[in-house]
Amino acid sequence: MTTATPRTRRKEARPGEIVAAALASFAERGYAATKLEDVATAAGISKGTIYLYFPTKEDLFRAVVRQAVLPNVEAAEADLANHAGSAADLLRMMAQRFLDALDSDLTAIPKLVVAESGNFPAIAQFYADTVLRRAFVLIEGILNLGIDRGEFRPMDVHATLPLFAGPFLLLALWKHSLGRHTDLAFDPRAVAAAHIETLLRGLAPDQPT
Amino acid sequence: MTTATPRTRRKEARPGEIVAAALASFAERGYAATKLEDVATAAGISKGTIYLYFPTKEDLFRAVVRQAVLPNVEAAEADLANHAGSAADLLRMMAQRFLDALDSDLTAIPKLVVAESGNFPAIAQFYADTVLRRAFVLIEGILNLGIDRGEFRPMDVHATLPLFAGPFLLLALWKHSLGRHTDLAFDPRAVAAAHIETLLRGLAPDQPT
DNA sequence: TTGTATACTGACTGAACAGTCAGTACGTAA
DNA sequence: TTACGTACTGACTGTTCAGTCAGTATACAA
Repeated sequence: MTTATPRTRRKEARPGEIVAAALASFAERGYAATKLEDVATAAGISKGTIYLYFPTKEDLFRAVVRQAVLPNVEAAEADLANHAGSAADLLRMMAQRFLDALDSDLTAIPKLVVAESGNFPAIAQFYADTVLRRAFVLIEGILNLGIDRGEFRPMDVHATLPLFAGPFLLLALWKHSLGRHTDLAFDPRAVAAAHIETLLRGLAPDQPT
Repeated sequence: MTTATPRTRRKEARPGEIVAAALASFAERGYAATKLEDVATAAGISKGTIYLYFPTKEDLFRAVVRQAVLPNVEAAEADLANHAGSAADLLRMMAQRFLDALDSDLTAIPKLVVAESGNFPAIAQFYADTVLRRAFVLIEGILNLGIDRGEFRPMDVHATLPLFAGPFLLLALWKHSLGRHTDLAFDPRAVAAAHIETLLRGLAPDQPT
């Protein structure tokens, strides 16, 4: 296969393909170490074409974050709105949704945002406002629901949020960074199961003595 | 203060000063975006001097990781060796040790390693072997101790490890990245307290019915 | 088949920066 | 006070890469 692909004109499909290729490269090497030449090659086009759709490298980065992240937030919010079961079931649903996301490149986004927030405060703010603020409201809502229903003991809901999110964050970062370079490994499903089990026990109301 | 500091010769102190300045820069901007010229300025020397002590930028990075991280691992291991109390107390000690580390730049190291492991697999391996493997042994040892003593229920110890580490990782990353660019905030001490409290409840043996 | 609009290309430019090295000035010993 | 070794300097070099733009090839209309 040394024959170069002949040029084709596909104005509509390009942006999505470029963003997908860029996500893969950014996830692998980080923002600064990614060459747009390589992104172009991965997307099957030349470097100049990227600039027909994205004015700068930073704008491309912004588009990657936006495209990869928004659909999932919205889906999770829909889950909550449509579900009327127990808070425990909702936490289990969120865990399952995370495990599904872990199969894609999507979970590389937190790693990117964390790594580059010093250089691109605007992206950090966008992510914080668009993703995290909404995710926090979501989880706090579930926790409060559990307290109201008597499933959970009273607690500092905001301080409890990182307890839920932390282990998932660790799994995501592990997959996209250290997990690739060491034989130390975690089974995401086992960890998620242990996490939910332990958290639910930990949040349960005191036994009446 | 426009007067330039006159040259002084301090062969012994230089390496440490350079590493400290580099840690601050790397933590703020990441590896690739850090200019050695800036590190030099921060350390009060010129760029050439860095190359008297570190052959390349990557070697400097390696030195930063090594210097910032080894003393703490060893201190934590000493804690465990010298302590004969309950597993719960040991977990509380580890949490306290983490909170102390959070006051320094030290907790920027995980962010750096995670961000750059794709570009520097050797550093990722070094970190995994030198820090994480030992930290894992430490925590799993405490958990097993708790099971033996009847403080904790039987569990999959390896899958439980991320439950303990995750919330601390989240706090560390938050401090060095998103926390600086949004008004969303966490109180580390409140989170750590809620974490240990909830984890200990979650790991407690079943009540006899 | 020819003509036109435009998606696409890739060689080029300018800037930023890691790494070099000939020269400078400090400390110290005699 | 002088002379020597060396810690330190900073202008310079070579390379890498984001971003440009004149030119090319394709789709499509007439």
